[in-house]
Amino acid sequence: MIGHIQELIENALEHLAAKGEFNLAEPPTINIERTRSKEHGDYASNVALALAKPLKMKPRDIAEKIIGALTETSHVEKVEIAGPGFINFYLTDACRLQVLKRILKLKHEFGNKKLDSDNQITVEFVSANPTGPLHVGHGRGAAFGSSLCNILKKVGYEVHAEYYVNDHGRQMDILATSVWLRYLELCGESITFPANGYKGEYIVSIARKIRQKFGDDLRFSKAEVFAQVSPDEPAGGDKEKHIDELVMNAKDILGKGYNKIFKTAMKNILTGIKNDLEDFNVYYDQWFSEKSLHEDDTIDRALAKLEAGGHLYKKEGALWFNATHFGDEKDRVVMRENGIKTYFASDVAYLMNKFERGFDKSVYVFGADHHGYIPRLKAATKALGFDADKIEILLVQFAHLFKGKEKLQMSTRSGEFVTLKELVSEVGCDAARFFYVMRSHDQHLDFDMDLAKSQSNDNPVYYIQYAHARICSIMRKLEEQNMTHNIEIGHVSVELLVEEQELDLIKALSQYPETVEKAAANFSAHPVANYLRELAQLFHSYYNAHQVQIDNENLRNARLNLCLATRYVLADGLALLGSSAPKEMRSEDKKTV
RNA sequence: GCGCCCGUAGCUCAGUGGAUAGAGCAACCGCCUCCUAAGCGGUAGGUCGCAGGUUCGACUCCUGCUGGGCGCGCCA
Repeated sequence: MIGHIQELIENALEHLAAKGEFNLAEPPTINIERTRSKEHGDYASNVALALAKPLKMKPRDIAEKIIGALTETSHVEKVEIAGPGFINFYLTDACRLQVLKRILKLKHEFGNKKLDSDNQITVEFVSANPTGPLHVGHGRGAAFGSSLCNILKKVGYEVHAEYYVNDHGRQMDILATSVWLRYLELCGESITFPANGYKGEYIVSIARKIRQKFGDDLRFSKAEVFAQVSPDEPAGGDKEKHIDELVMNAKDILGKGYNKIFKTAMKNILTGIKNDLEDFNVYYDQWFSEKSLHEDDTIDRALAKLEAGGHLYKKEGALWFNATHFGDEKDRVVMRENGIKTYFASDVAYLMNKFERGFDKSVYVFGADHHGYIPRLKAATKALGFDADKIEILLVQFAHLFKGKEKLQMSTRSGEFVTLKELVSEVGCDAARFFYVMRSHDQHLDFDMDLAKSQSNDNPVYYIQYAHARICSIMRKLEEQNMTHNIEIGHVSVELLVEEQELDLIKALSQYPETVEKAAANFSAHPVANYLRELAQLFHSYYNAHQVQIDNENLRNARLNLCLATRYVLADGLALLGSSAPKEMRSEDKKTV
């Protein structure tokens, strides 16, 4: 529709230019928007205001001339000049109503777009280290990333969702060693657990599994394990040094056994993560192993490419990338003095790998605490000779978890956190998913678990789901009233929908595609959440104001068509956000209030 | 100290240059003989942190100030 109006204005301007009324050096960009209020029609253009200066004319005079030059069209009822010089377009009823037919035909495909080119996109999100279960902090990245993938798919992208698994490096060694120490405790060794080890209960549970499988095969005495290890922090030492030496001992003593523990620990945790995400309605196309970048030659090739471009140099025994040359605040080490490649080197390799796979766009969803990585990733992209505009880094701000007024804290290392699993089992997947994305991802979020759980009108997700369930209920109960729904009769009777609430609802339905498009264009999800809320509200108002199950067959079918169209859009929108659209909502403990 | 993000109603937040700044919650007043009251209608609530600037027009863009969050490792 916007395109249609744009054409009208363009033609009018050309016409006026040809007649010599307007003297324009270049055609102006024509901006057409939905009006915010009904009194301003359906669409409005500010073109007359924008032309006021170059034409040296009054905006309202320009608007008048443009309107005079517009060609007739069946879609537009009337055109008005308003305010300082806006041109407001009022659509004909027929034009407004035709969206219902469209929705009933397309169903959940209403709003789908096709992209012919530049449609390959990868979205990487969560990518938490497999050193423990996901907690509620990861939940927001998961909910947002997954919803974003759904939205991007809807507007025509071929989306490739990836989880980058950090299965390589020091943290994983600390994990394996932590598990081993717990295992030794289970074997009866009395050891002092390191300050820097992973302390969660899940570590003990993995240790238990290892003991079941391997018995005492991996047992060594406390004296051997702690041989020549410098003191831990509580004993006045350095906790980092302490744990690193423990890791070294573990590898020496255990030999091949170390790898068994390492693999069992990682597999357990990764499986847990996968399960938690699936229970959260989050799915990936690929679990990308960091280790694989080491095992094939990707890292070496990436570094070689940087080297060839003259972007690497040696300093104090380490190998550096001159990131400052590309706008970063300091240069970054890619290989340490001890010959070990840094995590950043893997990042560069992974980045290159994404470009090599030919994605038109690579989206990274990071926690806000990683914002310092943006300049260095962009720098690496440029240094590798790729287009930095092809990577899009989105920051997801922290979610503060509340139970009513009480703020809950979390920390992985101490093992004291609310896991995603716990959250989902407590408030349910639907509410959790919705709460995480109902605010802009770059905004801090207060997540109130009590509110998410509450079966009340405070809870927006139930509010939306209830609208869907109400429609299903209307359909279900038609039979009891000896009534039927005939879509064709509804189509031909559509002009009977004249009530204010009906027209408002229809207008909102027609805005669904542009809402999704806007969300996709901005790489955001919350506009969809807001939209669904508004749509549900319009439906509830309508439901209260007018009866659908009525004897008048034509009007009834027209209204049923409207209800059904609303149901499709509600269900599709909820699906984009990873929430379900129940056919029924019942509450036992809500009966008497 | 440097960098990034944020400051909108009592609270939580929408509003990526346009018309009278909007929701929800909380508060107050109403509505079930009627398709689910997890609902609806109404009232009240604002110097858009402060000060300049750009513009026909600024909550929106720029600069400074102020308050809050986060980050600044040869850690991952």
